[in-house]
Amino acid sequence: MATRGPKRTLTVEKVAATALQLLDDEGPAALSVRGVAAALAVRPNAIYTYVPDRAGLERAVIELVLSQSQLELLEGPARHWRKRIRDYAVSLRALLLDHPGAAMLMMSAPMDSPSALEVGERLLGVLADAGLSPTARARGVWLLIVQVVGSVALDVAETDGRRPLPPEAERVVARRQALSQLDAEVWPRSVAAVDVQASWVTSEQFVWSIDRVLDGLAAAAR
Amino acid sequence: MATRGPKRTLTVEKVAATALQLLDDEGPAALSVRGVAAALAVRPNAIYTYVPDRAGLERAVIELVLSQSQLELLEGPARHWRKRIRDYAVSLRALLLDHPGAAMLMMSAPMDSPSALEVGERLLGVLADAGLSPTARARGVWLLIVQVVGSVALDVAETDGRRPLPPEAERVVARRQALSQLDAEVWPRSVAAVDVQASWVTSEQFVWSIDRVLDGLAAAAR
DNA sequence: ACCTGAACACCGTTCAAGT
DNA sequence: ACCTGAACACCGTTCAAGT
Repeated sequence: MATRGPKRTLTVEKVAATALQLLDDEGPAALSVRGVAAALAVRPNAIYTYVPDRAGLERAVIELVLSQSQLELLEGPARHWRKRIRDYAVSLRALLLDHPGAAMLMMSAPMDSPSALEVGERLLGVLADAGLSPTARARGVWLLIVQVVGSVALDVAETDGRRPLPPEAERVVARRQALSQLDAEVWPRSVAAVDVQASWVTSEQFVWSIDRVLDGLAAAAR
Repeated sequence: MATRGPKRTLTVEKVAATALQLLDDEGPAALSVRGVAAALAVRPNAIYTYVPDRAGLERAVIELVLSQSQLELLEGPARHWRKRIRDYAVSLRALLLDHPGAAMLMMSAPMDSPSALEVGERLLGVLADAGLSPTARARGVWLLIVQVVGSVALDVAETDGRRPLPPEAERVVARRQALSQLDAEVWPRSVAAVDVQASWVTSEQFVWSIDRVLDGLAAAAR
């Protein structure tokens, strides 16, 4: 079953790593089949030996990033189930914000990679510890995945996707500036809430949201 | 202040409507500046009179779809705040699933269009009715937006984005089929939860998730 | 089995020119 | 003010050919 022959100069892993580096260093616009090929010093069509198409390249990049998440944070005593989920969510968010270009790709591909399955598998265990029924556990996993990945994606959507992102404080100031231009006659409640809405992209908002979700899941455990 | 001159053959609205129709009828791959221009029988660069770039075209499409959401569902007596939010969320999800190509675009653009602001404005009112503090209201709005839009985007990410999507039942069967291939030795809990995970893309899961979020928000109201 | 050469059918965007 | 002509610098993907 050896797949390594003398002619092979690349591997899927090397292709994915090169694509991620391109995305990290040069931004979303730089990610292309041809760009990856050039970085690897091969012709564009050589890439198709390793991925079926551009979407496959993107999936490989997503998997590479997701495989670096700190799953061990999901371990711990049953009574700490909230903290285990919160800590992992915060850690995963930090990882994705460190690869903003890859984070953008996550909402346009199925969440079915091996690492995504592993995250689901572990979360099922944590929600079992929380006392949820088998059905509620599985539904809760999806609720959490949507919230974490969706939240990061919408945060990154306000940036150019280049790494590193501007510091959080800077992004909040820019948002406050933009929001303060709103017409208070048209959107009075939004204008009154400018400071909080400016902070929608912060880790405080992220943790607050996750905590509300955890409250909702705790209620489902009776 | 009249902006309409005798030479003008197009408007932003017409450009956006054409782009949406292209997206709806031909799928995500068909949406391009050149494609829209061709459909309008003008040269590609004529489009730049109406939108600054391709991202601007996408934002115009998003706004066109979002402007069609049934905001009136958010009205009603204070004690029905949960039902108002749930009904609106279900309705918005149906709208987005009816324009899957546009739904895909929503996670890669800032949520700052007039209609997005209007949704936030109304939700602030509903969460005030729910008894949440001003800060909790504003944080809750973002939690809800992330869950609703993120959920639809991840559902659509499993399809080719062509309209109409396969019926929900068909998508669930395909998911169950794929999930049932998993190795029970590697992902035992996931294999045990195949039926529920297959139904992650259903409206039942969507409503369940929203209800958990509403439970969490209700708890925040004390 | 893997990579190359060459081509096809596209893109977004710019700038000067016309009206 | 708005649209066109023409061009630039790219794309993803295919297929036959080489080794």
